[in-house]
Amino acid sequence: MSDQEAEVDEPAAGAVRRGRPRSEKARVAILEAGGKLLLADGLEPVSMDAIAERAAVSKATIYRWWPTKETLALDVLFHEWVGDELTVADLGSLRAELLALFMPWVERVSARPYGRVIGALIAKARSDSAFSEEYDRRLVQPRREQARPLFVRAIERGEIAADTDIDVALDLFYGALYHRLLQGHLALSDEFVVALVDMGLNGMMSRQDKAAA
Amino acid sequence: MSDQEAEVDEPAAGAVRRGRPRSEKARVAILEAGGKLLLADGLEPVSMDAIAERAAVSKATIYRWWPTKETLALDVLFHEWVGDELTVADLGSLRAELLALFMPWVERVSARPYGRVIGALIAKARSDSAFSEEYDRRLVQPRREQARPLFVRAIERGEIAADTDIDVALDLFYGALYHRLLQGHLALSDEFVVALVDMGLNGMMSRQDKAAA
Amino acid sequence: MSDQEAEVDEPAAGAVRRGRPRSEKARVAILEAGGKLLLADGLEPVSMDAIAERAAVSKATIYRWWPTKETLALDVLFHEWVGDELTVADLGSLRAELLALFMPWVERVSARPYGRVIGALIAKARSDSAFSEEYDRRLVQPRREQARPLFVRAIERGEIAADTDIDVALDLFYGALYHRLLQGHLALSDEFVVALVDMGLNGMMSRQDKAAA
Amino acid sequence: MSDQEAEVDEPAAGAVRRGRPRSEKARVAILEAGGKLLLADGLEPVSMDAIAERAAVSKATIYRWWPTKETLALDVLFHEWVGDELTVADLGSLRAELLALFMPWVERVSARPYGRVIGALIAKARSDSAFSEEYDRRLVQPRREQARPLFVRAIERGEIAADTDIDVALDLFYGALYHRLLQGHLALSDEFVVALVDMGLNGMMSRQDKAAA
DNA sequence: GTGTAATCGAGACGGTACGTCGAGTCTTGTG
DNA sequence: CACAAGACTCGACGTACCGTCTCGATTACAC
Repeated sequence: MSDQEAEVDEPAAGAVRRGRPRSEKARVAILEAGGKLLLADGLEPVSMDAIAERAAVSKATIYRWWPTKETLALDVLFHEWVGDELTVADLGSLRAELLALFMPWVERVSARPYGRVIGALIAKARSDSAFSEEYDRRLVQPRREQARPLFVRAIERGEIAADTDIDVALDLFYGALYHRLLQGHLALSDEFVVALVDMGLNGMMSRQDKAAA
Repeated sequence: MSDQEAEVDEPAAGAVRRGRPRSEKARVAILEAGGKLLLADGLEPVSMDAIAERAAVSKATIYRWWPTKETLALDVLFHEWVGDELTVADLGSLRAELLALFMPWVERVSARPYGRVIGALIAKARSDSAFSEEYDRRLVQPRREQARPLFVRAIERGEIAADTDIDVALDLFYGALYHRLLQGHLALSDEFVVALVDMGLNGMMSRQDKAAA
Repeated sequence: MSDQEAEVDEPAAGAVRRGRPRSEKARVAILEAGGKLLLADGLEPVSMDAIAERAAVSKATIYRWWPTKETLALDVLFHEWVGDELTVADLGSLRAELLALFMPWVERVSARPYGRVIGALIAKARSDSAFSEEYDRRLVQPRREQARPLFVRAIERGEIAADTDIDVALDLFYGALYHRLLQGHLALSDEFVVALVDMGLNGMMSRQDKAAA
Repeated sequence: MSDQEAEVDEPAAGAVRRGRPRSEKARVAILEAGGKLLLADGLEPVSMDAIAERAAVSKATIYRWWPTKETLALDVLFHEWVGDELTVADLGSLRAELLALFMPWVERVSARPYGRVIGALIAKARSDSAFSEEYDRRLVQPRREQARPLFVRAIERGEIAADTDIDVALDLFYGALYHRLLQGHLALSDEFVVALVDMGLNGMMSRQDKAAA
């Protein structure tokens, strides 16, 4: 994401910009009002009217730039998370790097009720394939591509097998993290992250069993 | 689930039931109309009016027995899955038992777009704590309690360490499965289940690395 | 109008009335709120939301029974004018009867700003032929049919020629009255009514001129 | 109307006109687009955006010169009727002159659905006193002042009584004409004009009755 | 020619009302 | 009592139009 705030399609740079330009003030006000309200109450309970009112903006202005509340929520998450998408430095071991990747994410995601919004986005994605594509492109894939290099480096180091299926590994870790985030049955704590990473890396089988296998 | 269809609170057995008894025909018609529509379109796009009309039932009759659309959806899933909640027999190895547990689940869950409905229920659960409790009790915990004995047996067999954190193990496996079910970024195939179980049991670390550790 | 309040189509009397009956309270509240607001501000400046709020009624309830604001206004006028549509007794002369017909009408119509609403209805009627038909049937024709017998009696008495074109006569009188009501260029006073009736009956030509003609 | 197209306030002739002058092309395009659309659909259904688009003109340009849609409509009618406001020559009899005045007016006004626009203007005038004043000054009074000399001449000729209330006479004739134009209950035909003029001039009372009176 | 000033097209903006839809409740008559 | 029918309240939806505004680009007259 070189241009993190490029949330909406820009026309070709060479084109002559005619008419009144888009109000940057309104754009930011909408994203911030959206962030405030969506995280406070969740996606479904928040109305576009409420966002418009809090942003001191016309409802039409929101709809001009975001076709649905879900699309807006996607951009709100981006607006909230600007600068988060950093790469993880080479720390010498996969374990250290995974912890360095997951710990801040857990911190971030637990700080405010993001699970509520992400859950709603997932629900929407399941019944709107166009939105599903956008959700995948903007939220899912960036996270996966951010983590993938760690496994590539681990293979190069010889830490993990060269034929490791990285997609399965990603689902194993992110699946568990999202599971606790979304289902809420158990806490998404730092201890859980450590236990998860260790179990994922070492497996749960006793040493001797594996040797026997 | 000994009494799988006990979806709604029954009055005490001793109480005298007065007046016209509940129409079993209506109950089934609602659950089947709900199943048809919810799986076809998802939870949010389907209206109670539509379900009532298709079930040839008054809307008030639905609300008499189910307080919200989500509660109804929960029962619809149960109605669809009657008999699914079997216990897994002792097959001699944790790997075999996990596959015996997950494979039919994947089959079932992939057959029709359940992810769509489950996603919506999760979203609802995140912003309605009463519903969250019910969702957890009826969908999440049964699944976990069904799987837990497998790990207990594996500990008894000495396959896995006695201090294995079973909750983490459950999240590792179910998390990954739900991840693919809900995010839809990659297929929830049989091959994935096998790869996931093997990676979870054995870990992704190379043998020699672990020995060195 | 035997049943003056039969503003909306009733189903056949023999049909079985099923479901919750229409709320008479809501019906009257809407008509009275409408009357209050429409006469205070005119048709166009009053919003359906405002009427709904003042009547303490849902907007949907209004739209269930009246497709447009204009249709509602039509009924509001009827509700206001219940009992107005009396027949004029035989007073022995056309002049007396016309004055007996027009004077109360002028009184009524000048008491509150009906011209404002009627003007809006006319405008609507000109660009909506379905509404035009209803406007004609409910407001225009009743007024004309109420006045027509006066001219028939006058012919029988020999006061006016047997071949008098009653429609032209009606337009002559009502046209002038509506003209002042709608254009507002001069007052719609009692004096005007008297002058108009006399001029319409006697003509403006001098006696001798007519004899010469 | 010596300066028929002086639709908008001109600055004092002596003032220095600086800056880009008003585009005559735009002015005419707006009036013609307005005429086309307003007569086709009526005032209320036509949006300023639509007029601007059809005139290939910016909406701001319209609002720079006409404060409201109604004011524009007023000018559109003038633009359509340039040259209509001629005086009626002395034809020797009031009857002949009235026919010479009304016949072309009926022709003109029936040719296209002007009633639709005029009705809307009247409605607007009833609830906006500033506009009412302008409507009266520009549409109502010119018509009346055009007709008034006919009656003055008729008095001089001795055709009608010297104390004839010309305003009542004007309302009698124009009222009836506008009535048919606006209510649309009966045709505004040439025959109607003749019948109306004759009835207005001679009255509807039989000769002998009047002699008896 | 070079300001200066008002115009223009384009189009985004805040605001208000629209007419519709769905959730969930309530009120009848019937079984 | 349960139920079908269907009217009801409430609140949000997404759209349309109004009248205003901010741009950059023109087009005249004054210097």
